Amino acid sequence: MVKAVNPERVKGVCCPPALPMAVARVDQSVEVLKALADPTRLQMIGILKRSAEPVCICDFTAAFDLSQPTLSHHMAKLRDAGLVDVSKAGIWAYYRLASRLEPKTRALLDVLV
Amino acid sequence: MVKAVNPERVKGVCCPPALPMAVARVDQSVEVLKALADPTRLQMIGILKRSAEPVCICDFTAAFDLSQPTLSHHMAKLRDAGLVDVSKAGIWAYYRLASRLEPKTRALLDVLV
DNA sequence: CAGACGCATAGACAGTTGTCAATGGATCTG
DNA sequence: CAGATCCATTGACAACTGTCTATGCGTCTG
Repeated sequence: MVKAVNPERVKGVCCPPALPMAVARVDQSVEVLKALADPTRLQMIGILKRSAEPVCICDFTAAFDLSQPTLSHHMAKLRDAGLVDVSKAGIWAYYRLASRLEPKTRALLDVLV
Repeated sequence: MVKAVNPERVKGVCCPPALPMAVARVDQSVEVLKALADPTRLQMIGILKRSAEPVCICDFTAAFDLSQPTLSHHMAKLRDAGLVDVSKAGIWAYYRLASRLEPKTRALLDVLV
């Protein structure tokens, strides 16, 4: 009886598929995905996406049960990934969603948050 | 002179924003994001998304310069995240993109790969 | 049955990550 | 100026991650 799935498959012979995406494109996507793959950071992005006004770190410390250095650390990761912009005013550092987001990145955020 | 940004801000008073997303929803998204936030796994998903036929592990070992256990390990992570289905036929394990993907997850993959 | 083949699991190990406490710099205000 | 406030950086530490080698299980075939 002939096998239903892939009858042409023989032992010892594999069918290496071509890599569908360029390495640089994958690495770029992975950098953004890593930045978003944390509950705190995803919530932070959600807050920034919904906020008309920029948000400062001290506001996040009041919202998340985490220390201020930890939240600064998370925000730095989002900044390194190009997801947020920062502007300092007085003693406060105001963060907002980056204005110049790649269309693909913006589409990602539209799906996620 | 009045400050341009947030003139109403006063020291010692923060404006804790409400968490915009439910914790369960965030955790679900983070699980998928973590699964995708690796170059090898993102390429794997890209291959599966573009392939009409299911792909077995031995094909991936021929495509990626990684050991077979490592690729099995990556595929297990994709499986645990609900992104791929597996069907065994003879000595081969065939993987394909999960047929019952959440609409949001499918939209994510449409943006990414 | 005995060997070959494909796959998954276990164990080990280096590298990364998330968290905190401590510290220092910058800015405002009395 | 002196203190207070906000923020970023540093160092430390446990937990997680990606990778490999070794091994075991199931299936096919001579």
